Amino acid sequence: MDAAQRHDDVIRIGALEIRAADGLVLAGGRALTLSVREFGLLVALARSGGGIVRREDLYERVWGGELRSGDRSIDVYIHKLRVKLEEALTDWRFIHTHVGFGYRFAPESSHPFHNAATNR
Amino acid sequence: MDAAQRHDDVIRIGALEIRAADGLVLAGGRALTLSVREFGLLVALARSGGGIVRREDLYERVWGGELRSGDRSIDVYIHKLRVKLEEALTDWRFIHTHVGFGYRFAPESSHPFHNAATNR
DNA sequence: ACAGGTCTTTCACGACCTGTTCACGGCCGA
DNA sequence: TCGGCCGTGAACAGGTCGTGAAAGACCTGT
Repeated sequence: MDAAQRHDDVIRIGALEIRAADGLVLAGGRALTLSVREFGLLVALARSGGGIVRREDLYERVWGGELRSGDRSIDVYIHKLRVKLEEALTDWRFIHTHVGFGYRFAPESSHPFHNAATNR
Repeated sequence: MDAAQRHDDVIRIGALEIRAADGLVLAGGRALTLSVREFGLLVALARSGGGIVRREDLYERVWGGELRSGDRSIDVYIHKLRVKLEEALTDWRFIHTHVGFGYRFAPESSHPFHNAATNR
């Protein structure tokens, strides 16, 4: 049960390892320090299989309830997450903005070269 | 049976050796003097495989029963454990706080360098 | 039973962390 | 150029945690 649950709840994306059950995120083996919102946002994004997640959906999954118009919480926490991911894994970008659509989570090298090999 | 149990109950993490069955903790070969609560807390943390342990779970495992809201016992004993571990093994930090999640047990050098090699 | 010490719990205060909101500015399409 | 959308820094209130000390509970030898 322990092994099975652990297996289900561990997400690996690039050099990221997310243990959803433990509230733990490892970046290159080192533990990240995330707040509850940051962690929830990361999990919601990472679970979306590289697709675009609409802001309304993100809000419902992480915050719960409906996203009120004018609420910028998501933007703020996307920013905080980006900062922490970037300082942990320099020259990798994970969160990509699709204006008018939402956010997409996928590892992409800051170096334009050799992306195809490492991305998926 | 003796050998098997001994094998199960000896935990080594960094320079720490915890003999759960004996109630003994060695730090760099030297024995620590821990109280019952301190020892229980240390064992509960050390057995969690580097994951984050929620305060509710810690309380149940060490104290038994439910953690009442407002009970600060855990905080106090985390502090006492930290003090004893630190005075035994200077420049190593074992207990890490994850605000809103709980505590994580893992050896990390106070020196930011050369961690990756020793952490796991 | 008594005295002294240790262990545990509780309290109080302050520092730090979090989540939310505001404000300003850049970018881009209509 | 205007307005919508987003990035980003900062301020604010409330919550969480670290820490020293006081107050009980417990244990041990005499």
